[in-house]
This record gives sequence, C-alpha cells and structure tokens, in this order.
Amino acid sequence: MGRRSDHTREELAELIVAAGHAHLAEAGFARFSAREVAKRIGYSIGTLYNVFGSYDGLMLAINGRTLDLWHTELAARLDEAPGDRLTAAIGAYFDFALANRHAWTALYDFRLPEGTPLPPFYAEKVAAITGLVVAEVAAALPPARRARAPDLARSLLATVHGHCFFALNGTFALLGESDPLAAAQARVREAVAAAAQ
Amino acid sequence: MGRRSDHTREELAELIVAAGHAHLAEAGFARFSAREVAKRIGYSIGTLYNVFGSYDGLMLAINGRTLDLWHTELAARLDEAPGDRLTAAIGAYFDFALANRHAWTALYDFRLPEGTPLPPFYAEKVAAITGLVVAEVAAALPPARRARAPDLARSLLATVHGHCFFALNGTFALLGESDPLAAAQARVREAVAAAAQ
DNA sequence: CGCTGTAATGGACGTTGTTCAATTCTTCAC
DNA sequence: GTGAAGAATTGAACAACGTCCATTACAGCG
Repeated sequence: MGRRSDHTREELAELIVAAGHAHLAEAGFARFSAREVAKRIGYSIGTLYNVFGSYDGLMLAINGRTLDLWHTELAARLDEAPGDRLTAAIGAYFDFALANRHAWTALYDFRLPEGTPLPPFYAEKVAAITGLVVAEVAAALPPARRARAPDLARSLLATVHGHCFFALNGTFALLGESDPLAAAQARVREAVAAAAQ
Repeated sequence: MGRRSDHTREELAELIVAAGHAHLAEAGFARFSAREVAKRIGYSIGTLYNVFGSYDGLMLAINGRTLDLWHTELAARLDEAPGDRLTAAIGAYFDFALANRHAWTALYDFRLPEGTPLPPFYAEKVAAITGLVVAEVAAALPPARRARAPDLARSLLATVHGHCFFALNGTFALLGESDPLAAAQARVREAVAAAAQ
C-alpha cells in the first residue's frame, strides 16, 4: 500500500517513539519488540525500518526520549528546590529511576555493537544531563575549588548511579540495605566536603 | 539417541557451563545463544534444557561461574596485598571487570522475570563476595566504629560498581573522565575517613 | 491522463527459546 | 542370552523475533 495518512516523516517518527516508549515502560527491555510497537500504532513492521533503519536506531530514539524526560524532570526539581540543591538532585535521580524503572534500566541494558560510537544526538542528551549536575556540584564548592567540579561531578554521578542501580536490580535488597538514597546522599556529602578543603 | 558418553549429570552440567562461559565471554550477553553452547560441546539443544530447564537456568549457572571466578581472584589479590587492602580490593574489582568485560557485564544485563527471587545458590555467591568486602571495610575502621562496616561496605560496593560500570559502558569516556579507578578509590577513601570519625 | 517519487506493506529468511514424542543405549533380572 | 525397565539424548515443530526488499498504493505535477 502507499501513503495513507497525513503524517510527515517526523510526525511518524514521533508517533513511533511515543508508542515505543510506552511499550518499553510496560514490558521492559528484555520483552521489548519492534513488531509490537508497529502493532500499537497500526503500522507494519517495514515502516519502522524505513523510519529508523534498524532495531538499534529505534532503541536509541526511545532511550533518547527517556533522557529528555529525565532532563526535564531534573531541571524542574532543581528549580523548586529549597536549600541543598545537590541533595535534591540525588532525590530526583532516584525518583525518576523508580518511577520509570523499565525505561531507566533500558538506558543501560541497551548497547550499540562494539566499536560503534554513540550518535551525536544521543551523546548530547547525556552531556546535557551531566551539565546540570556539574553546575550543581560547582555551586556546592567554594569558589576556589570550582575547577574540580567537572571531575567530581562525573565521579558523583557514578556514585549515585551505583546506588540507584543496586536499589533497582535487587542487589541492595539481597544484601539487607534499607535506605539506598540516604546512603548515596551521605557519600556525596562526604565527597563534596573533602573536595571543599 | 540414548546414553552415549560416561558423563554424569554433574559432569555434563560442568561441561555446559564451561562452554557457555566461554561463549558468553566471546560474544557478550546480547549475542549469547543456548544453541551455540550446545553446538560447542557436540550435544543437542534438547540436552541443555534437560539439564538446566530453561535459558534462565543456564544463564544463572554461567553467571554463577563468573561470580566464583571473581570471588577467587578477589581473595587471591587480597592475600598478596601489601599495605592498603581496601585500595587493592578496588583495583581487583576493576581488573576483573576489565579482563572479563562480557562475563562481568552479563551479571547485570541478565535479570530473572519480575517477582522471581534469585535462587539460593546464586544469592550465596553474591553474599560471599560481599562478605570479603565487609571484612576489609571493618578492618579499615577503628574498632569502635566496626559496627558500621556492613552498611558502609554495601554503599562502597555500589560506589565502586558505578565507577566500574561507567568505565566499561563508555559513559566516562563520553564525559571525558580519564581515570575512573583513581576516582573510585578517592571516593572510598573519603567515605572510610568520614566513617572513622 | 500518465508519470514520478514517496509512503507503506507484508511475505520470506534465518535465528532464537521452548517443548516433547521418539529413539537409543545401559543395566539388570531372570 | 534375552528382554524388560529406565535413563539419556535427540531433533523436528512452533511461535516470535530482527531484517530485508520487491511490490503496491497513493499524491502531486505536467
């Protein structure tokens, strides 16, 4: 069949990503299927491949949407944060991951074939989120120590990620940890205090 | 066909896990296939299912083997460690993950269906590795603070995991981090110092 | 009306996890 | 020996997946 709707390519891509994100959020990465996404929007599987080229291209677009949502929510939470903004940011990190378990986990479950670099549009979304964190870390340091912010922010991102990851995948539950968020916040507080010296 | 070798069930399981671990180490979790494992040892796909029941059972056994190797290597490295044993343990964590990228990554890529608890044999292996870390954290704390060791060890494990994960999945490279191991060691040092107070 | 280019299809292919009736071999009782 | 019992092993069959691409349907233009 041929053209059948008034969707431009971009509108169609948007439609696919929205349905894909919803399917991913419900089923999780392991059960995600491009065919199911096509079924949901009433298009055939071939159309998805015309638009995104491959399964990897589709997943990248969907994960990109997750990064956008994450960035938006993090920024909003920082805007309305009283007092300790860094602590609020960690809370937002956990809240987003918990509220979007499957989509958040898929960010790390999915990997491009080895040697394939992330496409720029995706790398930029990651950098944008990181940028928010760098700014908050810088603000938490005394002016004379601000040059350490990028290095420290990357490390703190990893620290929080580790805690959040273990909280979601059950490792902490298995080991008896009861308050992963508080632990992450404590570690960040200590690191910032040390860097402030 | 019927019985054709002198393998006991346990020897056969061992054979399968060894071949499966090798295949996983080469191909990675996404390309891993039970059929390929069967092909490698000259058995049919049906036999794998007789022994392990399902793909999940097979993966659990293979990941269990990875945990065993990890535990052995970590213990060895601690034995021969001069001076700062906690720092050595973090180095061993990174070295193992880097030397066994695919197998290590598969520990976290693979997840049982939601609601299915980890089988005891597997949970015990995780607990054993954690136990080594708890002991080292306890040793690094002054006697009066040793009660904090289990909590702190879990949190430090998450911290190191986050750094190692970002180092392997390319996030750190994307963000410009050059020495993830040093960053992880610094974060642990700071946390231990804070807990010692 | 016909031409051209884009949008969309869906059958075909190879691969996967999974099942299970059928088959082959071992063992042991008689 | 012989045959029954039991355990081990097979591989065809099934549904679902990602991928490809020749084919079709339509819109717009001359």
